[in-house]
Amino acid sequence: MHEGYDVAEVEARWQRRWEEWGTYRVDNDDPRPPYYVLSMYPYPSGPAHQGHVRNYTLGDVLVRMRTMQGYGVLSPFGFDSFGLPAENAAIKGGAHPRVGTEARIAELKSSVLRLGAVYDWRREIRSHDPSYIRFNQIIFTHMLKAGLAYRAEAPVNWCPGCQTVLANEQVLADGTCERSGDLVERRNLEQWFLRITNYADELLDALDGLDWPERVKTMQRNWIGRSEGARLRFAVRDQPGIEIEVYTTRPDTGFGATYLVLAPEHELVEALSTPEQARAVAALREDVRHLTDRARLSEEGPLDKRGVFTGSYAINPYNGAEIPIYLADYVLLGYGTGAIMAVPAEDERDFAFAQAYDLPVVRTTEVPADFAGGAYAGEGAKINSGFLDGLGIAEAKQKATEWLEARGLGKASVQYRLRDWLISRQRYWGCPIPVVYCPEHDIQPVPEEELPVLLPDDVEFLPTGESPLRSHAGFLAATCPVCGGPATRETDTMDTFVDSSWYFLRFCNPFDEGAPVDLAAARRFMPVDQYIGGITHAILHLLYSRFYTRALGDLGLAPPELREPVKQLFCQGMIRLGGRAMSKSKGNVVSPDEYFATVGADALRLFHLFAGPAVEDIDWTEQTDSIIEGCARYLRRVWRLALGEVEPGEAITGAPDGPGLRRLVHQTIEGVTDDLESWAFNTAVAKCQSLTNAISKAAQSGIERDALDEAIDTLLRLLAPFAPHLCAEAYERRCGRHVHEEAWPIADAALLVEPTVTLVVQVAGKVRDRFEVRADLDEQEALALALGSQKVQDQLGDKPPSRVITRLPSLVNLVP
RNA sequence: GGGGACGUAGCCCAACGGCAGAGGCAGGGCGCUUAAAACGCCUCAAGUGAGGGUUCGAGUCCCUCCGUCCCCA
Repeated sequence: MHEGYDVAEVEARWQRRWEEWGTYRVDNDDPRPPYYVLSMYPYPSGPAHQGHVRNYTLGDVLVRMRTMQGYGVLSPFGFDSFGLPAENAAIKGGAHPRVGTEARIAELKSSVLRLGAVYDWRREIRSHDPSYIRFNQIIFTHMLKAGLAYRAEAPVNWCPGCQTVLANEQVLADGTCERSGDLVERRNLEQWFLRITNYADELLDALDGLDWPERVKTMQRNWIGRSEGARLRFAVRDQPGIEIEVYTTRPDTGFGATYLVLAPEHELVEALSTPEQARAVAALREDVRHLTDRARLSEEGPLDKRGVFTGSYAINPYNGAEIPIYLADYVLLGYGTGAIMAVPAEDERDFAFAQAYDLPVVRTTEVPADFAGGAYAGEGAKINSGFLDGLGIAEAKQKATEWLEARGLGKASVQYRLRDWLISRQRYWGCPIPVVYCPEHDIQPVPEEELPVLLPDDVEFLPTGESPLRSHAGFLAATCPVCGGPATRETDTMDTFVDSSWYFLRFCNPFDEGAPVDLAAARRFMPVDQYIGGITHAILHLLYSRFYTRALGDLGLAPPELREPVKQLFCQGMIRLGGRAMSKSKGNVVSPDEYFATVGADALRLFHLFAGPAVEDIDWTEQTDSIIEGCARYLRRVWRLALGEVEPGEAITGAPDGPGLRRLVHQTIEGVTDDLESWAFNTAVAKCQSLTNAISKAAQSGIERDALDEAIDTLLRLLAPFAPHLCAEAYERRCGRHVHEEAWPIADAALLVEPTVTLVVQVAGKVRDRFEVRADLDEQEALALALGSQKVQDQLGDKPPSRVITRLPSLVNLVP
């Protein structure tokens, strides 16, 4: 770089200063108005990759701009430091998860510091800190006492070879275990759940008011999956003691229900299976034990292998018809009632099943004349439906539900796709679930004063798949808090999404050892004004965070009026290399470290901002390096312009460009400020480059000292959030002050106005001529100019235009 | 299968429904230099994936198709 600018030295010096001066620390009694900027805290997987760089650069630009605008910005950082990869590494012979994780944290933190992204490091949180574990566990015990946490049987993926539960990602597409190759089974085991479904309606309804990307809100709506319908009961022929309850979103189609389908695990299956069908039923039930929900819902594969007749018949309550009862893998026990009434005429899957098993199809909705397909789910008048005939679908749903309710056969029912949150993990490296099992007193939470329950360090990691906690005598041995007798400690740990569901609340006052969340601090900073992260967390992390914020509020652990944790959400595009997302697990990571060493952090930051709109993906290609080199080149130009070409104090005579340059300066202030508010960092950088080019030209052709100084100083302030080190250094040398403590420039409206503009004259929408005119010309003048143009006359001939459209002062369109 | 995003110079990207170019990369030329790098100046280039529609006027709005990618299944 320029002889006067030593990237490594300057960047290191300013990073040290910001930390020493506490420039970006904010105290909870800071007099400035609060503003909370948060980038999603990372799982520490080693040195940063370009995805991190992009995320933290975007956040840092905002932190620095809001600070210059006068806010006391809360900008905390932490690490989502529990999780599978560290434990897997230990099993493969690597370091203990704690040791490995802390090493990875040190690496990632050093990249983040080297980037020049600024945080209040006093507030740093790590999920595996004993203090954080303690509050995680205190929150859990509150939830347990309030009934928000509970234990229940749930189907899990069980590997008979490993003798352990597997996560969905550990089950391969063919249903085998990724480690042992054994066929994975569905097994019911006791697991811990959080009652997120209590909040389903609120979580759904509140989405409407959120300033979040529409697609994220849509994903959450679909995930919650609220549907309105009815539950109704079917009697079984010859078995007066049994009724089958089904859930349907289409109670209006009951006259077309020609068979029932139960989940193979349904509790009534044994009672319903006739001796002749018993063998086939048992075979299907065995098959289903090895299938994931995903495989079961898949529409691939021959349907005739996926269902079986039970031998029993139900009575359709709508018309008294006897209809056969089937089992099929695609009906899940966990959704609705685990049983459906099949209406093949109005449901694709039911239709396909009916075809495969030769079951009758009865239409209850009139199909359009040109309809040629099988199932028809569209609008139409009801037919073959007794008291519903002639009605539209909405009315028929309503009337059918009333009819069922009046006869005591069923009732209106709202159903959700959302299930309660299964938080049990049979793993070591997570937050222990703080309960003990007493032979006399069942499940008891560990008393708050005994928390935290910490992970023992003296464990061995063996490739058995079993959590080492299960064989650690010291950990297992506990005391019942009720009777004081011996008890056994829970060995399940919490899903790491628990950790990330409230860390943003903890950041408000992480020093408070009295409670997980300091209510006053949370009231001061929450909700997060701007949350920044990848779209990958659009559903789970953000939904769980919304749930936790509400649950903590209702438990009195967070401000009860605070319902939504995040005011504004921004999801940046990902960095792709070779057509795939750049990530450590995919092994296609480009490290920022080499760029820090060559072009410096400022140039790399500038690249990430300039490469394209922040929401769009960036492709990392062979040309990326030369674009980054271009960013470095631009910064060198700024440096020379600020300190090199024009000697400070030298008076320049003759000032032809002064007013024009001032106008551009203020237009740039306005443009860059607007662009930053709307996440258009790429165009904000381009506008700075434009201004830089103009300053260069003006300096060469001669300009007044004051105008030049204003231009350069303003440029440095506008550029400061993007290239914080270079701007700080240049500004200090020019003005003797810290640019990041200067006020964000404000455009002077009086200086923005252009005295003249180009008036475009169109004939029939095509540009035919243009004139340089005063900005305040009136319609008559514009029209006179347009009609006087020879080029226009060539087009129009003698006839006057039939229509004239003017958009003064820039456009006149004449329609012949 | 459903939902969504995006297709503009060789490349990355700009363009309140109103002059297709703000900015950059690559390329070419010139200057500086003993030379190269660095630097400076100049220059080159698309009619907006295809086809319809709405409009005085469409890159922009609507529909269909093609291609790329993401999410859900």
